[in-house]
Amino acid sequence: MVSESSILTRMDNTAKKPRTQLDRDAWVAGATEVLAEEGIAGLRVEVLAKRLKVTKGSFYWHFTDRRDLLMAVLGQWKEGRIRDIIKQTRAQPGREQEQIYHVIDVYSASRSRRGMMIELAVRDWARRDAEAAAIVAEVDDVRLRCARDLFLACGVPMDEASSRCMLLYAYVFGASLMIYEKFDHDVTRLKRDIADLIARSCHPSATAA
Amino acid sequence: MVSESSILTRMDNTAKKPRTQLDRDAWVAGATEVLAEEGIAGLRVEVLAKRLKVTKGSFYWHFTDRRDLLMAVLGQWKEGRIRDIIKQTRAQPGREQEQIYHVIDVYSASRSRRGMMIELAVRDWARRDAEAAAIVAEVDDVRLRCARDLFLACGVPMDEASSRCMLLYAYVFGASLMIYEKFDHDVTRLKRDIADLIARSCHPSATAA
DNA sequence: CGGACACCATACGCTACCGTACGCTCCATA
DNA sequence: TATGGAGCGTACGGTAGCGTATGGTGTCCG
Repeated sequence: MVSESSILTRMDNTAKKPRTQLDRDAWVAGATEVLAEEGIAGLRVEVLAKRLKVTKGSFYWHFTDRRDLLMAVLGQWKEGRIRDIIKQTRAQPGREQEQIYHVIDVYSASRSRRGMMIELAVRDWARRDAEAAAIVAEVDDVRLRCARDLFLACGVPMDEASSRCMLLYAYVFGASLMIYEKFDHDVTRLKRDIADLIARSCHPSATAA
Repeated sequence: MVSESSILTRMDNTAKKPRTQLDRDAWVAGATEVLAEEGIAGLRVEVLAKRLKVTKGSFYWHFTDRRDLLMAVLGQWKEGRIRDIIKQTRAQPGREQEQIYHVIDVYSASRSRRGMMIELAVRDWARRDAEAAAIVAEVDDVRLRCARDLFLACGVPMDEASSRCMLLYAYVFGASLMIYEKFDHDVTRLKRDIADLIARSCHPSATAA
């Protein structure tokens, strides 16, 4: 959708880089960082410029306005998410159940905290912005279909596969919104049991563990 | 110049009400409304004052600063939530399973959209504010314990009850973050099936339907 | 009937931020 | 070496919002 307009200059510069010049992608990367930390409301061009050690004179060279940056962030987020979904849900035949557990684990892991912060920031953004909502809708659709295919490959019937994959994603997003350390001290067991509830079908034909 | 007419209307007002003066609670109520619509970042005192048809001179009479209002909003939200939790999870003996379904339904229903908007706004707020996070932690703890009691009353063992009630709340919050209309057109069936996955224990001793 | 006080309006200074205009400095190429 | 443009700095006007100071108005009460 958005064509790379700075390929030429990048090719010229990558030969030798005497100066650290910012291109569009650098701004988008920095913006994504701020988005993760401060949310969409804290994503201001002057703040971002200060973080990148430049002034906004640079910003308005690469972007028409603030919204232009936001849309670029959204676009890059979408591409990255979809790439990741395809990768995460591609299982070796016969190991689909294993892969479902892996997906749950990836989203629940604290190592992907940054990714989840971006995810939540984007979704909060989407609650009041139509374009962000459209992007989230696309990502959700791809995610749900890919995850459903995993359940289907496990032998789960169609309707139940839909329910379980929906439950899966709603759980991982919702869990990252909750503060439950006080409730159960054995978080490891808790997470494992919940993963079982989501992934382990009660159908005898699909019990593969 | 305005003496006579204003006196009349004044007396007319004092007859029914002690005049339409704003107190702290009115500000908090209005703030909660704005919070639901615009999020914590959009909750500005001058915006709120305009909505309440007064100036911020009034605001700074009732509150020391913006944060004072925010904490009041937080406190009232907490009280209301806990009251609601106690009410929603109080089941007649033998109808606990039914009550679990009711809890899921209440959070999934579109009629409580306003409440969910506040819920999400508060949780997004809590991601970057320690005091908000503390309040959310309290509410989550009460919610989880009350819901767990329901599962326990259904005959579900302790660990599984913890898992299921955690799954319940994570699901309802996460589901309200997702945009899945495109994925499954029969949302009613989808929600019902997911509720079954959460509430219907696989333990034969607890199947009460 | 005249203070005292609760409640609100008005006006102000301050900061953060957006977007624009314009000038400066590299660097490639003719 | 000259030159033109890419990339960025500087300066400016404008708006929104916070918090303060202070004045005005209604109401209660002695």
